[in-house]
Amino acid sequence: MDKSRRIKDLLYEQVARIGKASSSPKRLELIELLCQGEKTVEGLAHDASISMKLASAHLRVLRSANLVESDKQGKNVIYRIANRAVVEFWISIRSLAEDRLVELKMALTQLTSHPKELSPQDRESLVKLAKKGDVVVLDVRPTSEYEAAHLPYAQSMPIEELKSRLAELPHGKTIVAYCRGPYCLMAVDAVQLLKQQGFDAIHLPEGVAEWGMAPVRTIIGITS
Amino acid sequence: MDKSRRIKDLLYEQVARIGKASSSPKRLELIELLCQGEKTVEGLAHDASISMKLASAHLRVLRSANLVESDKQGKNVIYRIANRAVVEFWISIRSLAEDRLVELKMALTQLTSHPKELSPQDRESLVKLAKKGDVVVLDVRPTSEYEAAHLPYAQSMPIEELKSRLAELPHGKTIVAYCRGPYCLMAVDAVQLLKQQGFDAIHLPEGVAEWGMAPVRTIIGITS
DNA sequence: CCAATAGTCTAACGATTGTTAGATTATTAT
DNA sequence: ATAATAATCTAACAATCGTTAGACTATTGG
Repeated sequence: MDKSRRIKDLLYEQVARIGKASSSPKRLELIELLCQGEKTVEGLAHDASISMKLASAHLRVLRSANLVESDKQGKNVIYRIANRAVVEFWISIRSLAEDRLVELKMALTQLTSHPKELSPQDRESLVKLAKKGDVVVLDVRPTSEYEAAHLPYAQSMPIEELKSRLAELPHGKTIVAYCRGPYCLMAVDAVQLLKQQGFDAIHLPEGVAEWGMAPVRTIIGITS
Repeated sequence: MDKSRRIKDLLYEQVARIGKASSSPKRLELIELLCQGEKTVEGLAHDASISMKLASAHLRVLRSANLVESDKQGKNVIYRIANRAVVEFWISIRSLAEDRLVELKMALTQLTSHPKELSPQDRESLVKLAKKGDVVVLDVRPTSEYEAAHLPYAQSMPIEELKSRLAELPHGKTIVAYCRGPYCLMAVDAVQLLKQQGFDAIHLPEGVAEWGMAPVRTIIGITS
C-alpha cells in the first residue's frame, strides 16, 4: 500500500511543524515570555534581547504553527499564547530537556543551590504559609506580568524597584522570591540582594506557568 | 547584566536541542516506532520507508539529543527509546499538534469515523470486557512489538496473517483492533477486512504508548 | 582467509533556515 | 497633511539541515 505511506507522511509532517517551531532558542524564549502574559512585539524583543525585526520574524513562525495569536490594538500588535496546551507543551519540552541533557542539568544546579521543583504538597503548604502571613511571597517580575497572573497571595515588587522598597519587607519572616520560571534569573538576583541586606530570603524556581495559572487572554478577562 | 543573558541563551539553546531533534517528520516516526519496542536500524528503515543510510543519520541526531540509546548485538545495532519521558514527550507534542493544527485534525477525522481517544473510564471497561471474554482485543502489529509490550488481554494477530487466520476469531463478539497508535493505519485496514468478512469489528486508535505501557528495555526485561 | 551483512563516517549537493537591511503599511500625534 | 511610531514584508546573505553516494569498519558464516 503506497497510499497509507502518503497519509502517514502527511501526519508526521504536521507534528513536525510543532517541532520546527520549537527548534530555535529564541522562539522558545518568546513562548516562555508569552506564558507570563500578553505582550507587544517591542516588549518581547526587549525581553529576549533581540531586534524587533527578528522578533517579528520568529513570531511569524510561531503564529504559522498556531502556537500564538495576535491582534492589533492601536499602534501595537499584541501577542499571546494560543492555548493552555501550549503552556503545557513548553513545560513538557523543558522537562524532557532537563531529564535528558546533562549540560542543562549542570547549568541549572550551578544557578541555585536547590534546583528542585516543589511537589504538590510543598505548594499547598507554601500557599498556607503565605495565607497566614508567615512567609512573604514576592513576585519580582514587571508589574504587567504580575497583573496578568501571579501565585496565590504573592506581592508584586519588580526587581528594579526592589532596592528602593526594602523598607516594605519584614525582617523576621522568610521571603520567597519567584519570577518567570527556572530559566529566569531575576529571582536569583533578588534573593542575593535580600540576603546581603540581612533578610531571610529563598528562591522559588517555579513561575506561574509551572503552577498551572498562566494567562491566555487577560485583557478580555478570559483564561480558557 | 550581560552575564545573565549568556546563561539564558545557554539554557534555551539546550531545550532547543530537543526541538531540533523533533523537527523532522521521519525522526518523529522513528520515535513512534521505537515506542513500540527496540529495533534494528534495518527494521526502523523498513518500517519508516527510508534507506538505511538515512535512518542511520536520523538516529544519530536522536542519539546526540539523548532521546534514544543503542548498543551492538552481533551484527546488528539495536536502538531503543532512552526513557519513559521520551514516550510522554512524543504523546505531548502529538497532542499539541492535534490541538493546534486544523490540517492534522481534519486528516485524522477522515481516517476513522470516531477518532476520539478513550477516557480512563472507557479504558477500564474495555479491559473488563476483554477479561471476561466479551470482546476480543486484537494486536495487529508484528509479533516482536506485541512481545515487547501489548494492551491487557490482547491477542496477537499481525495484519499479514489476519486473512489466513480468520477462523480463529469468533463471529458473535465485538473485535477491537489496535496497532501502533493513531498514525498507524494497520488497524484501520484490519477493521475494514474484518467487516467485509462479516465480523463485528471496531478500531481503537490508541496504542501501547498512549496506554502508558511502552517498553524501554524489553530484552533485558527492565521496563524503567 | 574471504565474502557477505549491518551499520557508520565523510563529503557533497541542494533545500531550508536565521538574520539583517531596506522599503512599505497602518496608526497616532501634531 | 506630515512626521513619528510599531510592525510587517521582501530580498539577500550566510549557516544549517536533509539526503544521497562512496569509502570504511565490525561481525559472522563458509
